[in-house]
Amino acid sequence: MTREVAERHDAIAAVAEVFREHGYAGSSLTAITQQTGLGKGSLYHFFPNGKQEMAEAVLEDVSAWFEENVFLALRDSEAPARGIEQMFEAVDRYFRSGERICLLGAFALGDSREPFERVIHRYFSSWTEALAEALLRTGFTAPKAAEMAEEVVVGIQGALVLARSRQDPQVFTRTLQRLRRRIPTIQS
Amino acid sequence: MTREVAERHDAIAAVAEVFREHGYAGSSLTAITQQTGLGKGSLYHFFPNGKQEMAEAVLEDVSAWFEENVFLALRDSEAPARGIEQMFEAVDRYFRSGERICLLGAFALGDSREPFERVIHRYFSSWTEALAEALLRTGFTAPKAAEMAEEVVVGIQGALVLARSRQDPQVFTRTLQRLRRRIPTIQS
DNA sequence: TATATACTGTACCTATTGGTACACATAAGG
DNA sequence: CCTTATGTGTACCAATAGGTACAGTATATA
Repeated sequence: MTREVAERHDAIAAVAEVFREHGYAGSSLTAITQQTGLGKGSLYHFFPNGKQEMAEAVLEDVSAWFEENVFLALRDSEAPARGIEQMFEAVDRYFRSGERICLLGAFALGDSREPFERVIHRYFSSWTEALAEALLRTGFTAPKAAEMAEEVVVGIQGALVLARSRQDPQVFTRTLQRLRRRIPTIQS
Repeated sequence: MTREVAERHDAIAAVAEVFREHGYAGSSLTAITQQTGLGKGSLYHFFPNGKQEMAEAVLEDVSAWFEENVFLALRDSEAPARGIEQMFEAVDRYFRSGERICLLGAFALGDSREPFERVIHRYFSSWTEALAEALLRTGFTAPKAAEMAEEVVVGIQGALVLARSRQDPQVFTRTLQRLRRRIPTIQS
């Protein structure tokens, strides 16, 4: 791993926080510059296509994190129930028990989503499909598995909206618990 | 009803569509001007405090619509089950069966939400509380009613996120059906 | 019809926007 | 030590941002 890659990744993480706070259109280069500590020179060195490339990189990075830490476990054909349990744990960790929002969801609702439609679409499709597959393998019928998968992803996203709106992260943890309970095979 | 009020309300509705499409920061005055057909003169006549007042007016307008068409029916102590059924119908109509997003939810996740925190908070609190009250009156225990109310509002918001993300409005109608089924007293 | 009030178009302002150019620093490899 | 790569700070740019000023046009009411 060369030095460049490592630092570009640090830049991505820093820029992500700015987008999380201000949205895409709301994140001016000045804001990005100040909150990341990176000058324009560095920023345009890592992201030659400017702001849009920054956003693409950030969304790809989040997607990759979920691919690796969530979807992969769900696709593990050996232990579907354990994969689902791992998903709930990773999701709770990632969203800091409701204190963080989902950048993909925010971009989907927000300004100028067109350039990012594909990444957003893929993220939610992968998630729902991987979860449905896992549920299928735990013994649910295909339609029931698909319905439950959609219910879980919908619930997580909705809970993030409500947690932020009501400034009450507990909405998120409560919802996660409720969704967990709805899947009998993983009741602990 | 004087002419002024009527036209200001038309302006609000037109501006709302722009915010729905581009978000707050993403809606430039030029974009608002062009998409609404209103010149800066008119815009600043109706909203002397500029863009922020436009957004406040829009959010207040949406809130008022829900207050009148949704929360009011829920608070009707005569027929709680019918009030809940009316809520589902109004919600389905308002969000155009999943083709429209919730501006309050979008602003909650999006850029510069601070100035609008109060309206957003009130909207979701009113909704959840009115629904919980109605469920209580249909015979559920208080904790069960509160849980179900949260589940419904969370589900609606999450479904809007997913419907937009996957460009599939059916996610919304399916979710609405599923939530309806979960409330035994209104099963049709 | 006179007049006050509601509404609108245009010209203009300054600050900030995203983006570029480029000299410079830094460090590793030969 | 020289060269090549990667990384960075600064000055600069045209375009656009949100906002203001104000003269002008409708319109309602008396």
